[in-house]
Amino acid sequence: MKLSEGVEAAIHAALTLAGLEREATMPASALAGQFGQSPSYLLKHLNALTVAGILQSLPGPAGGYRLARLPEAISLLDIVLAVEGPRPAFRCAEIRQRGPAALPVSVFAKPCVINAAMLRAEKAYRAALAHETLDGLMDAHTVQTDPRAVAAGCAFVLQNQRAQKKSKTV
Amino acid sequence: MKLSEGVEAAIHAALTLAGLEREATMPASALAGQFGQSPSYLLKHLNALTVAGILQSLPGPAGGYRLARLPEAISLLDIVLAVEGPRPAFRCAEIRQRGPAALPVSVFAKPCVINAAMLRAEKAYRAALAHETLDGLMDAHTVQTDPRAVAAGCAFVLQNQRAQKKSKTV
DNA sequence: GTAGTGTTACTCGGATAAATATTGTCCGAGTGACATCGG
DNA sequence: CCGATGTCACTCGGACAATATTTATCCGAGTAACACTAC
Repeated sequence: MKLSEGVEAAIHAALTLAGLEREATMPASALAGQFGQSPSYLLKHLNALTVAGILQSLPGPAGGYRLARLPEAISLLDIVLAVEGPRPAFRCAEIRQRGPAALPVSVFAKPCVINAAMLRAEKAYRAALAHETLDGLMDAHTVQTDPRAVAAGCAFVLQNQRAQKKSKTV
Repeated sequence: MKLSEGVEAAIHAALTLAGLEREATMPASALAGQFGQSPSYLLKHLNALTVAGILQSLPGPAGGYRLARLPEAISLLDIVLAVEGPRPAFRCAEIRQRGPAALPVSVFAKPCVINAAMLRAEKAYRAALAHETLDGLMDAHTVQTDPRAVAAGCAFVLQNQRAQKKSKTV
């Protein structure tokens, strides 16, 4: 029961990208520097977000990453699933039918009650994550976080975002 | 975001122990055999449950494990926390203050909004797990599971449980 | 027949390796911007 | 002065090690039951 360290980096990156202007991009190297992380490693997670359709990546100079959707349409669940994979945390290995008793398979047609209970809990977890959007986090950030940190974040964004000269609608 | 394989074994073991008579015990070897698992490895998790106060272990012949509390007083949350550890799945590494910007520490006195959101979701997860008790799972098991599997489980319990001759209240 | 005693076999417990997943790093392919050259 | 073109530097992407965690195993300490012996 441990989430990847990369989940935190991915969420921070997405939240930062949510702050820059529409059509603008930010290279992964800037994000990695901001968080004191290895650029090559952050790319791994950003790529996962791109594959999942959460981010867009633009190659070449003045390229980088940007959100593929509006911040209110991106939830923490989307990010977590993209980085950690879609499979549930509890994976029923069906150990109940592993014993030497060797009962016929038809006996285990109905789902394992333990698995069902664990999946119920995980469903609640995912519902809570789906309720947390990037937009909401941005609002909470501006309200709850120390103004100095907010100002520093804005300055960083203004300094590192790269506006796209030609408006491309890929 | 992956739970230990041992969590499943621990829950199955606890659910099996919930089925035997009061004061009776069952050795770990029997449980391991039932689930087709290594006895030595299952002991690791059973020991964790014992340390957490969920199970009781009795040494010597006719010894084994039994529940330390009534089944209705044991939730899946208790078991998961005992096996996986009490720490939350999302551990904020405070990467927001790792950048080269070097802002004073006082700026980050207020909690990270991302961490807060993740902990909210995890709180929902734990609440759902706390709602699932061994007693409830036993009821669901007898109702939903194939009668043949239930009968086999009962037979296994009757065959492998060891009644304590002297009622000891440790 | 009963109590005491020694042995025994069974239990759990912790310390120790193997396997797997995660974390971290490197180098290569691709692309758009820039400078240069020609008209 | 304007357009086309070639070069270049910067970007992301995937393949390759190092580390941490999880999984699996072995051997030892402890204990209660059992059998035996003495009373």
